Amino acid sequence: MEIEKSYNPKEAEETHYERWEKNGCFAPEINENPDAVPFSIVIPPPNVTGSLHMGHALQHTIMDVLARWKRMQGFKTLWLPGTDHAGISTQLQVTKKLLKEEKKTRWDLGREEFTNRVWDWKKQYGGEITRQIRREGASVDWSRERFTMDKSLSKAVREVFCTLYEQGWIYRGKRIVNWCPKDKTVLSDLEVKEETRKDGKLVYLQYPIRNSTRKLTVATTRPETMLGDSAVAVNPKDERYADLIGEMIVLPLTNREIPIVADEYVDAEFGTGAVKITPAHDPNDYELGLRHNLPQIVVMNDDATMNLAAGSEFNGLDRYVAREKVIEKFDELGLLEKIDEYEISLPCCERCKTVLEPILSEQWFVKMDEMRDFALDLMKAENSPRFSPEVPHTKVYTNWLENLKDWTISRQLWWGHQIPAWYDDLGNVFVARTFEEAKANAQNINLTQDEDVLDTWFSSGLWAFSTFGWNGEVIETDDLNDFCPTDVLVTGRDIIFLWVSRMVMMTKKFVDKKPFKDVIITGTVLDKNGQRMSKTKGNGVDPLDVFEKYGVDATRLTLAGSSTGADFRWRDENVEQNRNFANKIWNATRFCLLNSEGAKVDHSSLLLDDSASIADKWIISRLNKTAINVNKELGKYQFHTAVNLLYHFFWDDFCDWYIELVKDEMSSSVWSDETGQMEPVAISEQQIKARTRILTILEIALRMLHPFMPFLTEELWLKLPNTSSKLHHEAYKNASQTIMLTSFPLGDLSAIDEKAEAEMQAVIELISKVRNIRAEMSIKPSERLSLHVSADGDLQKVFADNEARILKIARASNLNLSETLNAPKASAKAALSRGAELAIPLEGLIDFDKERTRLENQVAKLEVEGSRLSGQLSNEGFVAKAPPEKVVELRERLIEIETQTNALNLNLEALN
RNA sequence: AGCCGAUUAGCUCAACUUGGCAGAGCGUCUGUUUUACACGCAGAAAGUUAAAGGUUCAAAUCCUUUAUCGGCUACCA
Repeated sequence: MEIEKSYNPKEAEETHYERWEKNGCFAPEINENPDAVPFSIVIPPPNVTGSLHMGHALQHTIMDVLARWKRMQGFKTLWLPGTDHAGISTQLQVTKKLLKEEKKTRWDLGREEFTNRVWDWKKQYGGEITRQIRREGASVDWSRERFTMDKSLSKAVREVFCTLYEQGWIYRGKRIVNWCPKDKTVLSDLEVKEETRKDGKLVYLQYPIRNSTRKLTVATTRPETMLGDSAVAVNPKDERYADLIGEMIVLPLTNREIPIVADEYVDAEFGTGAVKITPAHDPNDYELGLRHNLPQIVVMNDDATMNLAAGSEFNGLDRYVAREKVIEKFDELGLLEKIDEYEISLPCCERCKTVLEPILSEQWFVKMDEMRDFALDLMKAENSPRFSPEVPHTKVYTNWLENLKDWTISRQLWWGHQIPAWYDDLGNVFVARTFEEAKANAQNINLTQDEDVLDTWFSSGLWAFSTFGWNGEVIETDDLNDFCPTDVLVTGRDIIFLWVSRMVMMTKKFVDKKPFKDVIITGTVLDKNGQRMSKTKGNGVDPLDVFEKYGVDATRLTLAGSSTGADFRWRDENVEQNRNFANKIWNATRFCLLNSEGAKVDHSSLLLDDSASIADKWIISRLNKTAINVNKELGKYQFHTAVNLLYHFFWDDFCDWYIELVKDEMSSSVWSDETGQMEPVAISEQQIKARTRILTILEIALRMLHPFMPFLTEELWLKLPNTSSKLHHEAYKNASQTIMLTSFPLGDLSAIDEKAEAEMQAVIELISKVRNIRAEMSIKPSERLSLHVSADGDLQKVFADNEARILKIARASNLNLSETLNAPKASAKAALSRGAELAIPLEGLIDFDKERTRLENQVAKLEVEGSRLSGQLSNEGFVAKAPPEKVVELRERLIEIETQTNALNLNLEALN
């Protein structure tokens, strides 16, 4: 068989995904077992016009590992893909393009034409992200792909909105909201990002009091809002101002008279202790205004310019221009007391970074009281959802819920689900599932629909059930029964509130289920300097570049191998390591295939009889132990531990030791000293047995690696002799052959052989000591050594049984076993476990000083450990209180150390 | 301001849930072209686990305090 010398990922990545998808391997229907237990995940829908970043790659890798692992265990597995219409961000992209290419705004086109343009854009670019998800190897069921603005999902949105409205859980009202003057829409609290500015100013303005020469000084960071002031407030206990309560201020620049009121909200210690109150432009002032029945004067337009209510002088001025002008005017009037430098944090738009304006506005809200209780009760009663890692997310989630305010759900955008509310000429509102229904309710055909659309997260909140067909009219589907609640949600911490919590509430409310059992919160992928990756900083690493350079499998393994839930810095070197690992797997397979004539994958070959060698028992024991532990770790979502186990099993145990140990027995050619080259030999029964065994072990190892490295393992598995759908899990017997439908090795406890592992450990120790002596004594690799080993009878037998292998790997010519060490003075020596000793005669090669130093170093090392142990053992407290088996263990270890030290000291004496 | 997380080899990180010999990869040094792989093989060096205190027979691990870095939430006249 022709097989390349190193792994080239391209070809495998190009062919296998297409085949899997075409053969329906990703759909739950591939499972032929009617009683199969479902396993499901819904993808957190990426923005439809977005592109893949490292965070996606990380989350998708974890979801795919889980999906493939469960699928291979025979679960009826569904990983459902889809995309989100992403209201603001998609609309912004199209708006930008429109401005750039046609110099037009959305209002130039009008609502219908504009939304058509967005649909066109979606058609053009929406495929990008799904192509990228395919590139990752994600085993999602494309036949169930969903989009938040699909017909059925939109219907679900209307149904939910109307139901909540009918039950009084959704209301329309005037509130202070976060207004983005650039995007011209309201935002929810969660879409606001605080930004600290060091160059802020605190401006002290003097307000004259009516019929008095006294003035009251107020401090503000937003002087222009004084044009909308409707009171000044002081603390009722503040003696300085006690006599002024009830008096009137003559508000400069406006000719308005406003009262001085007393309210506990005011902190007498801060600033001047007097606060200007602008109910229409500040949330606290709004609340205070309600308590004191103050007028709400809106002085700004939706683009943050001042309006007529601010006075004709200010009308049309930008807020910042107006700010300067107000300061100027106060200065002219002699009413500007001072301006202090002040560090301030400003609310900014998450997307466009514009400073937001708190403004009084009529919007739609979801009342969160009962919603919050759904989520809180589930957490308190059932610890649901179960977060992983549990600390700190459970606590953060709970705290947030406890302080939850109502949710602003209307957005002044055109791209999204238009609010199903209609108004008649008198402003009466009719909320209905359809226009017809609204007309019927209103008994009036002259209705206009609310201009606003719903927050994107309103529809994402339904994702856990709307994707399974629920839309209010259809309320029961097979998928909903089978796959909701989903088993696990994998996502980043930034959307625990935005999305996770809302899915919990909405799913409980509308289908009376949990959306998911577990939530895995992944860490953040940082750049190599520990900075968050971001577009503006330009420090992002594009997963597609990494795929291109190192292969998808190496990238996946790197992501899965990162510590679960912890942030980590991205370093290409880590992927390089895994690229090397992929190549190692490739070459190990290559070796097995080059020596596979007459052999095939055969699982019965692993049922060992008495003729099996220690190495065989050992590797099979290691294989099963690895399988058991990998399953255990995956069950705990400890992906990095599972990766580590697989990495070391494959590289250290399988490649470095097992292949090396059995190489000779498999090879169809042997080195001939006569001809000085490799000579072919006839293949024996014994060889075929060895070859079959190693192929089978390899096949099992590939299965365990498959969820992490799907392309490489499929490529290699198909090359192994005798792989076919016969090796599939029982649930997939009729599917065409692929490793992804074989059964995941669970490991067999009875195949674990501690005795063989200990014996093998002795062999490994012996070989390692020989290598160590060779390296430290600078003995040429070509030099054949003679080994003298003293050991007890049992150990002698182990070494004797492995003589050929030991000689081969240690590059030795003979192995002399005896009860007591029997070697010339001119030998390099080493102490082994269980009282065994090693001597290598080095007549003419030995440097006695060097050997003395070497032995002394070893004695010193043992002494450090020995003195620590004897210290511990002579501590009465330890002996009395530590678990007895621990004490025994240390005692045995100490004896071992003493034995070895004695042997080494004798050797040292002999050198003198 | 409050809450949370992090600090371990030169670098990037494990081990902490459940206290019991602190490991890996990269890098470094030495040797090696041995018939799968130099993206390899073999060997080696490298640690006061941020600091201080406490609990314990025993602490990287549990508790307290401090320092530095990061995150989240809130307020900000």
